[in-house]
Amino acid sequence: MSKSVPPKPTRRTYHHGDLRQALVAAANCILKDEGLDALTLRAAAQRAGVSHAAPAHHVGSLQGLLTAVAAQGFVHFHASLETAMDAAPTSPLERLRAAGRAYVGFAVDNPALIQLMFSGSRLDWSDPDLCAASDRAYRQLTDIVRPAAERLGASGEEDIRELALMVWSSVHGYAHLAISGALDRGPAGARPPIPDLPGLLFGRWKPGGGVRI
Amino acid sequence: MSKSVPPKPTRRTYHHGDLRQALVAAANCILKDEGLDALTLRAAAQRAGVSHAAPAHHVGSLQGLLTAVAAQGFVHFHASLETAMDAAPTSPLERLRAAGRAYVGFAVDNPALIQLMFSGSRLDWSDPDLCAASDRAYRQLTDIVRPAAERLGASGEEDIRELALMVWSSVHGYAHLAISGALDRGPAGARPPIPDLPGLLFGRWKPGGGVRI
DNA sequence: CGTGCTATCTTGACAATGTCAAGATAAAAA
DNA sequence: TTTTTATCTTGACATTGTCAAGATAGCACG
Repeated sequence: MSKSVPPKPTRRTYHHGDLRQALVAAANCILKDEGLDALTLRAAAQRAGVSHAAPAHHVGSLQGLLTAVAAQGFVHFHASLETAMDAAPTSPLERLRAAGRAYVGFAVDNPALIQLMFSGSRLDWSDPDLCAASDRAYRQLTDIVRPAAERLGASGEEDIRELALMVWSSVHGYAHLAISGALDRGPAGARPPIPDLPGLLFGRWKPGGGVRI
Repeated sequence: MSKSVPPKPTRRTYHHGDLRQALVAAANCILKDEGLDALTLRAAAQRAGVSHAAPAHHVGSLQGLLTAVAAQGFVHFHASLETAMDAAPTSPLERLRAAGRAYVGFAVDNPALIQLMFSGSRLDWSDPDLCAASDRAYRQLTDIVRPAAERLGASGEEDIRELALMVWSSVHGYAHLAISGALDRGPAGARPPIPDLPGLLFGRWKPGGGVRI
């Protein structure tokens, strides 16, 4: 995924070439190394090897940088789920389970990035890139759930949407709880190995067996 | 709940009396009115009617103020779920459903506060008040799920913990998605009336009826 | 090849914020 | 009444986002 090696802060020419992408890469390094609070415009500029005011011409404001980072995050997120599903068996439920695991895995591997992507107020949702990337990820969710839902006997678009929302809420909620550290502080013993939780949804409670709810 | 009337910024005596509580109250007003990003030490001090450096003696740092606010938030959160359950029928599943609705309702009513309570890095988790308040809320979760789980035939502490985690993830995930605005941007039509979603978990998929999963 | 033009980058500045130090003030203690 | 302590204020400094003005390099055009 997003590699953690800092981009070389030296440059030969006065013009950078592709400072915008360099800033996004630097921002990803900061997110990985120091967390979301440490991601400032000046820090990203320094890692990219430019002056503190250079980013303005390429990302506008801090919100612009965060938006660009989040947009790329949604692209990587989408790709991560896609490859996980490709490596899974073709059964709709197995693919759904693989996607859920990838969802949580991505969040645990990139906590600050996921935090940013779902931070609500920090991003500029009028940005076309961000909207396109997130729309694609959201559509992917429905596409993953649909075959599994039909296999489960859910008929009608309303049922599928409802089930997709339930799956999304469960997986996203677990990912968010894991990231926030709530599971480490929760009721004693309520801490299964983190990347395996989606098995909770589709393991013991799989259709036809286990507890019905 | 946390009332939104600003505390009177005037005071007769030089000493404030209970500046710490006044700061927490002011912070809650700011959270409600302007969101988490607007909650600064200086803004809270101004709303409390004191100088910008006065909070240091009572909450230490910004992290101290956020921690105090979050601790009180967990207390209110706990109380909110408790009263909702008291007003519900005595059936374990009905109480669970009422608690889920209250969970999402609290989050939708206090988005910035919930965001802070589950923000992970911004709080000082060595603070005894915060730990006590959150522990009580987490224990409440298990206590709510246990009777419902036993009614569903879940036997053994392991099953109960697993089911509690599933319920928690679902409800928390939906609340977080709703707060972050993701549902407004999600797949078209996937937006049920917000405070009613927990009915998704316990409505169509209630034991003995609807889709089994 | 020379001359402007424009995008790009730098420097400098300002307001807001968290934090610290020093002093002023009030309440309590002696 | 005097001293001590807790509380609050004032002032300062570093950091950050943002803007304005100027410097620089790449490019079009003659």
